[in-house]
Amino acid sequence: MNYSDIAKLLTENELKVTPQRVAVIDALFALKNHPTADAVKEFVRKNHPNLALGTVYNTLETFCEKGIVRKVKTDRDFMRYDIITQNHHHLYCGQCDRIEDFFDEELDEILLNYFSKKPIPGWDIKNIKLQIDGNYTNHKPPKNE
Amino acid sequence: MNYSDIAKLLTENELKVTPQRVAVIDALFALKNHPTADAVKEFVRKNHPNLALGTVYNTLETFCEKGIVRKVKTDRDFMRYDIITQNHHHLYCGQCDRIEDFFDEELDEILLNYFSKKPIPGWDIKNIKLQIDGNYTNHKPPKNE
DNA sequence: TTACTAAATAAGAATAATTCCCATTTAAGA
DNA sequence: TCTTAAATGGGAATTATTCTTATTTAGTAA
Repeated sequence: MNYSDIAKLLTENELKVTPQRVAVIDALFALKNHPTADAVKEFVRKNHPNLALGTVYNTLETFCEKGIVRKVKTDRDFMRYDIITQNHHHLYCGQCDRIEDFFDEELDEILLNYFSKKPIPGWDIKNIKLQIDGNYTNHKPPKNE
Repeated sequence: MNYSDIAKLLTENELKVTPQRVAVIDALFALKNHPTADAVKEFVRKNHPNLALGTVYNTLETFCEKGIVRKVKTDRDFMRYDIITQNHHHLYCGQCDRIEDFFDEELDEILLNYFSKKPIPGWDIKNIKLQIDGNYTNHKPPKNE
């Protein structure tokens, strides 16, 4: 995502285009594995050494309110953040802190179908996400690239 | 769950049967809506006023390690705890702090089937839970009971 | 370009959930 | 009953996150 795309995204959401916000969006796209606020701060400070940690939190919170970013629940310690692209599920590794996105439209279809036929009494369902717990088995030896 | 059931559960998991642990198990069964550590402390102190908050945390952590209890993290504030009975999913209300259990064996069957036919490369799947976000619409007026 | 203003940010203090430490107590087995 | 490793109480320490306030800035209109 280039600068003008980011600026557009912010403007569409009635947010001022500040260097800090652009930097946070950049970080969210660059950092895989659903970064913590602290990881975003580290990334962002490479180019903006004075960017305050409080600003990172503020910015992420604002983005969540606007629906640009989603908070990711883990059963570990901190909050982690996920820039929203399309509906997707999460794979959680039980042995390391990896959280991977999982896209599967066929599965989404099945779930949508299932719950439209069998609604849950007393609940108005907005969104269904899978939390898939397992172990990441694909650790490859490092290559020179 | 009566005392001897709880004692059995603890012994089976190689844990000493202490009044504090029994009280925490009692609290987890009594409190609905996936209590926080603080809610457990409050409940437990009715009968054990000196029970330390640190002990509540220790006990819950120990139970999690043994698989007696599961941590439930929301995108809000604290860690919450869920005593494990059988496989189930969670309904999260977007408007209040309600987290409800959701049991559906037919759905579990469908998911099991789906992923056995279509495994995820690089991942060894242990468990699939649904995170169902929506709004609880069933708030009833209080009755005298 | 300049001036204006509401919004955003920097810096650091404050808050509070959770963890840690250690002296004392206790459950369970011999 | 005795012994000992494990558990607990009490409170201090840690630290992710929020809050506060003075300063700066993006966007707008003249």
